[in-house]
Amino acid sequence: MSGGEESGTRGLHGTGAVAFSTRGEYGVRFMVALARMDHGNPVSLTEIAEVEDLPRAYLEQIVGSLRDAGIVDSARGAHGGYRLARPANEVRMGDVLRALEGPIVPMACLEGDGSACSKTGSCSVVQLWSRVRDSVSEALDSFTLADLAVPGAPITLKGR
Amino acid sequence: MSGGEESGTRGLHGTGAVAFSTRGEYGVRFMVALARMDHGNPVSLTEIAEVEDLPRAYLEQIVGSLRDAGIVDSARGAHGGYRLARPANEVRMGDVLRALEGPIVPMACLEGDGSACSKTGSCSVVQLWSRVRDSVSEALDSFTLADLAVPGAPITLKGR
DNA sequence: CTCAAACCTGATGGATCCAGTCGGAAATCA
DNA sequence: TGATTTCCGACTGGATCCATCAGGTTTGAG
Repeated sequence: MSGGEESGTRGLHGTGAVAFSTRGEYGVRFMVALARMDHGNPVSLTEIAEVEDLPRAYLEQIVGSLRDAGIVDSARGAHGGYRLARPANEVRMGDVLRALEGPIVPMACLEGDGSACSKTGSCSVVQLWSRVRDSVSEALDSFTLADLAVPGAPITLKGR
Repeated sequence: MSGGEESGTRGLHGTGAVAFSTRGEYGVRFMVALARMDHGNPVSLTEIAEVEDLPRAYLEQIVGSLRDAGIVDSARGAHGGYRLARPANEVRMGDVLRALEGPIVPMACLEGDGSACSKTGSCSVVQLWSRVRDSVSEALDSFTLADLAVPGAPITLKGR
């Protein structure tokens, strides 16, 4: 760890590997806020952007991905807004993050059908990346939106 | 623009979240190659760069991180090169990748001691990111370099 | 019908960081 | 001494991504 002085540079998200972008962060915060505020009527984007202190125009574009994935429903017009397409306890966080960030692919050789790497079969390293990918998916899918939307309750993790 | 692919340009890694950079890829390939070629004498960087078809100058800078982390030993001068600092079955891939890519931090609020996020305690989402981080670390540490250096043997995964 | 609120789309700029190169200094062996 | 190889710092070009803005479309309320 000799180079590890970190230099304290700002720029969020600068440090660390295996990182999600702000798309993932903002999108998740939107979903949690929506789950808390959704009492049947659509909740406007402007309202959520204010509560969570997020840039409205940018959030608009992020939420589009969630809508296309069928995770939220939108209602246009006056008094329109967004609603959960399913109950919060049926929304897996893995689905949310895959919609926001695209497929979980720790290394290029796993992209698509795996045809990117010519050494398939003779390459033992691909086992490592596959396992990482599956672990991340499992971790994300072990949470539902309901787990995160309830503020006080500590989460009961299954397994370990 | 940017059309020219020649001289083996690498511009991959475009797609997917939670991705490692080429630092991680090249570094791991270096380690696997070194484990196979290490018979007691130091192996020169140039030799490995040729076998794995990696840019030598860039690899040089990557291997510096492995050296600083105490994962490989270097010998300077003529007939110098690199050796494993420990037997391959005692080298966890998590150590290798942390040395190459820095800490595994899926979201900015987990950086350092966690002081980056002011809502610590009241934020339930941090549980999700923590779990992802731990899952990745576990997956990486469940492999040793020896698992990857043996070419033919398929890896016996514990669990699942 | 008219108006306003909200959603939707596309284009655009700026900052950051990655990937790769280059040249030279220090160290070791023959 | 001279050849070989690691080591170190600086530099650059390009890609990616965050974020914003403007304009258009749809819908519901009065």
